[in-house]
Amino acid sequence: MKKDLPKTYDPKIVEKKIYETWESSGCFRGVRDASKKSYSIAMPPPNVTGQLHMGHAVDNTLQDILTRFKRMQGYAALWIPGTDHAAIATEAKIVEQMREEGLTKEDLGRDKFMERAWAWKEKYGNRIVTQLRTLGSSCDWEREHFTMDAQCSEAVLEVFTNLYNEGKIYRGNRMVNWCPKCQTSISDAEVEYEEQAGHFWHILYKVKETGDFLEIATTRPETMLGDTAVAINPEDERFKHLHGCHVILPLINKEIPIVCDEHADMEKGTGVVKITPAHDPNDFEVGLRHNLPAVRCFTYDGHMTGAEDVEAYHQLIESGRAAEDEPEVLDCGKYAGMTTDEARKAVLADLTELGLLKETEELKHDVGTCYRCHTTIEPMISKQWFVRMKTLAEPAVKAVEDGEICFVPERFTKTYLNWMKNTRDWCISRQLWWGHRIPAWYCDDCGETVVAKSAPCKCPSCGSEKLTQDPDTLDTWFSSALWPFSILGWPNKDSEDYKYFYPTSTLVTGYDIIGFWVSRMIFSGLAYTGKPPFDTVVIHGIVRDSQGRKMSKSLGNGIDPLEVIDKYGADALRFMLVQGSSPGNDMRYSEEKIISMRNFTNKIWNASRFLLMNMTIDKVKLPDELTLEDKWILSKLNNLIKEVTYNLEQFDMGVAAQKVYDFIWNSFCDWYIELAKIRLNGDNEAKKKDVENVLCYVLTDILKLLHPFMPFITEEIYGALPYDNGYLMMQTWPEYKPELDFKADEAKMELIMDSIRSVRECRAELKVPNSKKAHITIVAAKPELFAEAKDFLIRLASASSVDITTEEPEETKGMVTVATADAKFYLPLAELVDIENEKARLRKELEKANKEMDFVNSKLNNEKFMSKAPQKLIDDVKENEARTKALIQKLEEMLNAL
RNA sequence: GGGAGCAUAGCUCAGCUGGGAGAGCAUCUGCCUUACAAGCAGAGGGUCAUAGGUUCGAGCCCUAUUGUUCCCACCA
Repeated sequence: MKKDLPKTYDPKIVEKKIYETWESSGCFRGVRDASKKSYSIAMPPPNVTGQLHMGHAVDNTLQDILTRFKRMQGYAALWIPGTDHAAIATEAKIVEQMREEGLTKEDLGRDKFMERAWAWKEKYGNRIVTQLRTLGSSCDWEREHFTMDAQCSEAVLEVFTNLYNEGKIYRGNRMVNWCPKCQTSISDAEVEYEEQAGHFWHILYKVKETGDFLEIATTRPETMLGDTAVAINPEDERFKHLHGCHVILPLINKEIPIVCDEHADMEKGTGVVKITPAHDPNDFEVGLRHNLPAVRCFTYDGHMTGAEDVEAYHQLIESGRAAEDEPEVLDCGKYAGMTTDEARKAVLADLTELGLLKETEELKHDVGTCYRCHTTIEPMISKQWFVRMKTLAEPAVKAVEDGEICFVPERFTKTYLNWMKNTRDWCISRQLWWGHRIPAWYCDDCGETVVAKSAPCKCPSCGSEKLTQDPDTLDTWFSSALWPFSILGWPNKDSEDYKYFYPTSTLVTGYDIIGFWVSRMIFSGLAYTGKPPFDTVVIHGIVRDSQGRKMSKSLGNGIDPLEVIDKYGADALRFMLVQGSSPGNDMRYSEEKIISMRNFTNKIWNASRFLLMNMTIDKVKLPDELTLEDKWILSKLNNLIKEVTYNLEQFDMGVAAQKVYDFIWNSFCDWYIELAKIRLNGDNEAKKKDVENVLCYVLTDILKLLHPFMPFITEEIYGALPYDNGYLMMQTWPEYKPELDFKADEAKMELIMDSIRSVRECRAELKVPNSKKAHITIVAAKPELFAEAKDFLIRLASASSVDITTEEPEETKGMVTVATADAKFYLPLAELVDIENEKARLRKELEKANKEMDFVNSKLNNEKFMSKAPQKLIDDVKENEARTKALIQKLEEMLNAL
């Protein structure tokens, strides 16, 4: 039974109702089916504490479009959702909340802290998941995962222990990026460089052997306390006499060597560079090359080291558990306990007093900051776990170079390869509590390291039962890297889901995390499962505000997708995010655009409402006798199906959306429905049924084509159609049908449409109101071309009646005249006609036609064009010539008759 | 320093493998034509950043230039 639709569409009520129905009916479930091909997407897991923002909205809209499209195409489609524990981000929020209560992590202790963190996760973890539902995401919630759930944790343990056993994970004192605020190491990828105004201070170091002063330029004078050498370039003629000499480090009067190293750039600064192995990545390398000691002078919370730090260092050494490469710690004396900023000022003041600060230069330079809190990063030597990247990166480069994994758009391949080829060892340990605890235990007695999935009972080396687990946790991205297969059951290779749905098909994500995430999933998938984790990576841009600025919390310019959905509906938001955007490019949010999309939903709603109001049939069958306009719309629809399918298969969602929009609004609503009214309002019942069938046929396919983009409204309308086939989202995607290709009829229809437009244009120019109907006489050499045009002109061009003849009218005085290549149209509108006006109008038309003729002739008279252009094009131009000639002739005749 | 994107109508952007420039919004004109005024019909508006080149033909391909945005890089 058909249902009448309410007069206005209310997305707020409909969307909620529809989503609940889908979910409770199991429509989202991914069903393994041996007879079908699988299509799976692993959702980039949003941060568990996050709130839905526009980035999620684009990302998930695109994934939903693909999933729904493939599902309708007959694939066994599965889209797995989930959330990420987001170590640093979440821990920072919890710590902040505790700070407001006057608590610190240490006050609470690790266990209590974790309890609190899990409670936090339970509370906010469902928020984002609920919000994803409002978008219409057709993901399988029964398979929802969390990066710290049992299944994902198992995968993490498996990978960590395997990599360790294979020697691909190691622990050591290395230079890491240290965030003094978050109090943890972060990976290279997590450092963001910001240009800051700084200074270049020129400091004088006295050479012990010669008594000369060496001028050294630095941007970080406070690190000089940790200097263990100064470097000069071995080729530098200026300093050849100083090879093998020493300098006296000012302020602490320590003797340190002058070394020759390539790192010292003769062009840069003064050509002499201070070496602080403990606090600079380059200097660390220089230190290794010259076997220099590393002296640490900063604490991990951003202060200068003092006596107690030295004491702690000695205790560590004496305990026998310090690594050989444990850096020394300096008692900074009067500077001890100062923040690094305070120390910088103090050091500079003291140097000035000693007359050793030669010069202060203004300088702009890039400073590394923490991507989370934007605190300036202090490079520190610290004992951390690392993944050896070289052997892992090679297959990951190859898989993409060989085309096993494709990036869309293709240009992002370069971004990826650049990242993968230059990647250094990955620092994976974090000094955080919220995350996967590193499965490593150290023997309190002999210092042996044991890596195992669960706590060992005793030390395999000395038998001691006193073992302490590594306090650190793993980088969030370590578990995210395993996401596409951990959520499918790996490392259980017998898992049915893993066997059926892995590798996944498409990964959809923003270009900003190609390095963080995409690259790590690729090398992980290849290394642990032996297969690329997906075959295509679809990259999208970011949504900016209406002024083109990045949406950010600090600017407060973020647009909340939930508010937009509340106001205009999820369908409108989704369509706005894809229509007219191109893959990988950023887009701007604009209220105007979303309003026009809302208007589009309104258009579809009203068109459907109109159809249903007139509907008397209860199933759809195309009539045996199709009229010209039927063939026209069916042929265009057929073509649309072909193109939209192709575009979606190419991941051109924006182009596909645009085409569906145009077809619905322009072809279907503005022309076909208007023409359908002729039969709908007529008294021939058989014809009425015929047109109802065509209308309903076209509407059904339109709903299917539009469904991936606008799932809610299409489902709602589909549910109101007079036949019941279940849910639209489970229907079969329309296919191109050769028998519905009516090219010749399409062209004939277009010809009539052109004449209608010409008459309309003329009437509009003369400002004839629609209510003033006029008789039209059509004079055509081939009147059969206009056989169907009579009713059309009455309906669409305000004609009162229409005559078709081959004879010129005897009297044309007082007639408004319109010409097309195929016919002349006469409209008796005597009271509006002014001969001079009429002449002017026709002359204007003639001028246009003559220009056209010039253009055509320039082609036809061009021998090279005629000999080299494809025949099809030449034929088109020739046809154009004939039509233009005919038009000119008609216009001239009309002018002469006036 | 290396790499990439963008530059098209007043604004925001499309434009697939080269074949006479499009949409939405805005502007102007006329219409409440019984699905829709959140609408209908029409109009105006572009040397497709600049300069060369390839081609019968360039918004699209090549080279250079300018402006702009982003990514990567250890610049003391």
